[in-house]
Amino acid sequence: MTRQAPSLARAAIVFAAPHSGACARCEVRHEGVCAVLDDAELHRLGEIATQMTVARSACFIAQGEPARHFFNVTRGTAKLYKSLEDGRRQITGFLREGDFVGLAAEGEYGFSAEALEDLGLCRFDRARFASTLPDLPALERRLLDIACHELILAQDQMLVLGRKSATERLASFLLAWAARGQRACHGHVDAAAPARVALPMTRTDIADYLGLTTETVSRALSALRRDGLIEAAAGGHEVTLLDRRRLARLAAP
Amino acid sequence: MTRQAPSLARAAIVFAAPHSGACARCEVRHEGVCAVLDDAELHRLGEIATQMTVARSACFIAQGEPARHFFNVTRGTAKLYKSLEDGRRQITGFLREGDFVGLAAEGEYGFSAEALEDLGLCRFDRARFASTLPDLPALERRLLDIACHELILAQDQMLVLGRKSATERLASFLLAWAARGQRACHGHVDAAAPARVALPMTRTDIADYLGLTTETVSRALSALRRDGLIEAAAGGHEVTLLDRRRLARLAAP
DNA sequence: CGCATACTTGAGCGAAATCAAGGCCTGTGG
DNA sequence: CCACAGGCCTTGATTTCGCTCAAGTATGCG
Repeated sequence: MTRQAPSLARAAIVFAAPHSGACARCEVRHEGVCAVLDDAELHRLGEIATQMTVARSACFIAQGEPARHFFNVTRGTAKLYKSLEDGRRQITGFLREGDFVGLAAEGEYGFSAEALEDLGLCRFDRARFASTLPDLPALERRLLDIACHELILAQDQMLVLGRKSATERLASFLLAWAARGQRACHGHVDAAAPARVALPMTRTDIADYLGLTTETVSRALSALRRDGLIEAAAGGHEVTLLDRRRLARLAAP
Repeated sequence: MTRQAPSLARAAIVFAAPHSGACARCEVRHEGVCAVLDDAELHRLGEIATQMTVARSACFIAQGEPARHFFNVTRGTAKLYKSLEDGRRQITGFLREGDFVGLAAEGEYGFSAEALEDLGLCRFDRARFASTLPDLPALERRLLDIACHELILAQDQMLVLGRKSATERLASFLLAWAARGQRACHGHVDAAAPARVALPMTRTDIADYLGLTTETVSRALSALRRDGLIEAAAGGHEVTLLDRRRLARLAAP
């Protein structure tokens, strides 16, 4: 885990648009500014931000540690998970460019975070951030929106974990992950067209996200492949969704 | 579902303290004011609030309907649930006095809400509320805290649903529900002492919350009773947790 | 008091877990 | 560059926990 000199957040903080039609990330790229803050506000934020990178498979948040920081992912993918003492794990979510993590923590982190690919992070001290936040009402508003959106995703996932079969879970995951990837990269695309999706996580990670075992995930993926719904490539770490309509019917009958 | 004349929110909006040592509800009761707002702000909020009551087993939010309102529960208990077309249900949470619902909705509600007991609600028009919110920074802050707290609860529940056995799920639920009841009513109590807990929901509701069937819930409760961990009363709708330490060990090994 | 709904308990079954074995990438060191 | 080692992934056999089906009991409401 390397730390770089603090810099302006201008180029570093990335806001993905969680539920708008526009692609905020692309706006950021194109316009070079953060969607909801003006220059003075960005400068203010940059003063309490630290740019850092985290190597693949390194842990940057540990469950049980005091929650001193929160992070904005500027590059790469990460996983968030909760562990039980006997080793059982539940992945509560995956992070991508634009995602925040560490805001929802009270005292200590209730989860761990690990990089799935080399990661770019913008780190904030929670205490300093909390005292700066009242001066940035637009940001506070955005964070409320983001928290609400994450709550919706968490409730969707409760339905997946509590009530869906193994195949339904896989189909739900693939569709949701594909949708996130497309929103982050090229706005909205024809929902019926085949979609190529990178899966930087292992089968075990997918299993821990879906409340299954590695074997069951592997079997369910094989079944989807046999049925002509998906096509695997790159050693199983890239899949093409061939028929999203049928996949969607499988995901939520 | 009856609607009463609009009134000042002063006596109507109830903020439960989600993660502070103090019991905000009691403060509300004792001091007669909402913890985070001053009189002028409460008046402002009261102008866009509608007091209403909902009868037991009546639905006041329907999945798929346009999300026009959000609510603050002032009395009673309710359940939130997501349904699949084939009838499977997942309860995503239970609401108590002080809880908010309907903030996390984008366009249309992703869940339904039904009263478990006669319910008192303070209803807000989402659009008018959204335009008022910027003038109430303390409230906005509080809502962010509340959303973050709910996110933490949702992630805890993901671990329950994805990785815990039936008995562990039951133990987790009883402890969490008891803790909520105590926080709402008399602040913090000795964690080891027996706790009397009302369960206004049915076994089927508990099952739909824990991703189990009614039969499994019933069997697991019977097992806990046999093992001397709990004691049932009032036709099974009230239980006493006799040994919370052992229950906690059962809940999260 | 009678009915409908909710709860409990039992028997058998099935989807996914566990146990087990073999093959395939990936990265490392000779 | 190639050989090897260690994960990771896939597939098969067996077991198990919770679901389904079924019957009987309790509870609350008209």
